[in-house]
Amino acid sequence: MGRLPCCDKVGVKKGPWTPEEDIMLVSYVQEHGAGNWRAVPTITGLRRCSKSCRLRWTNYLRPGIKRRNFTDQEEKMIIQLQALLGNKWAAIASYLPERTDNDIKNYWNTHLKKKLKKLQEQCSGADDHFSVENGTHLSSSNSSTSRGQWERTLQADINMAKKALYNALTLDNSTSPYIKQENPQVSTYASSTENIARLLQGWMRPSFSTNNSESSKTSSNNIATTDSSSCEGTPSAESKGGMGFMEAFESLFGMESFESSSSGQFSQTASPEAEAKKIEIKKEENEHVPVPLSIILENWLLDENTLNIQPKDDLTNFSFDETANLF
DNA sequence: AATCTTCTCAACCGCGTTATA
DNA sequence: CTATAACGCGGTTGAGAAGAT
Repeated sequence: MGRLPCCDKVGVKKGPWTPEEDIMLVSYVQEHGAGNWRAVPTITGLRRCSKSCRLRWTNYLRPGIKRRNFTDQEEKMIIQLQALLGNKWAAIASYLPERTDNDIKNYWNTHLKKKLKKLQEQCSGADDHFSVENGTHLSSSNSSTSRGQWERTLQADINMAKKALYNALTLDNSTSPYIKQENPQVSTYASSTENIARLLQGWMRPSFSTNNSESSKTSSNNIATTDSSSCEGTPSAESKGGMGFMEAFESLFGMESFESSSSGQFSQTASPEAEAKKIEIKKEENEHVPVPLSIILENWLLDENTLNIQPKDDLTNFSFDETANLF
């Protein structure tokens, strides 16, 4: 009855992966595809738990993964998506195809949290409700930025959220104009062979282990730069805008109800059809199902009077018809 | 140069969900 | 239908690197 055990608990190796192990794992995926992880230790001879193999692949070896050096845009997206979705790192990662949930989580915990905290300190007043820990918003009531500036940054953030939403709701991301416009390289994942070549290249160097640290050094520098620049004087427009966006969001829907509805419906793994089914089932099962996120977002996106949202050039490109069956 | 502290991030752990016999 | 294992996710840890003293 049931399934067979995934791996022997005895003799399973733990800790950092060696280049040899990586090669074995990459070879396996090349040959059999990513999946059926329980078979990996048996087939490859790796003395690793299947879970560990999957993790190593998804977080490190998988082709197309961009490491460190988060761009301002990515950073901004993470902040917004975190505020929208909470600590749903996998869901957030689904909007950033080159990033892993683990990476985003780490980046949030090590950089963004601090960054936001600093911002909070700078902007905090007696009536400030912001909490980085809770992922809730920052009050902009005491913002020193002019209203016009605030609105411009807010506008930028709204557009970005729309793009994220568009990407999330579009069945075929490759057709998304946003992806093509902003991230032409996103859709072109490196092939597995390229990835292996990259790995091997890394191992050829005197010290493989320093490979990653080098890249992290670079990123640390970048991050440090970003940090300092955004924390000197007035907060950066993006950070400020992000917060403004969230405040506006909350003022529209109330964060609580929004979060409760979003958490259940932004599952990144399920197909739209499956999601639609789930929602239908939920509706039937529970009369107190919160207003669907989609509806909330739709109202938000389509209400041009709200938040001084300007013209609908973006909205005209955004067809809810395509995704209507989701809800 | 040595030691201590802080930071970073890969990897592990535990739990909920899903799949299967 | 039930029991069990795989899968996937989020939280946490700890080793090593970097920075401070």
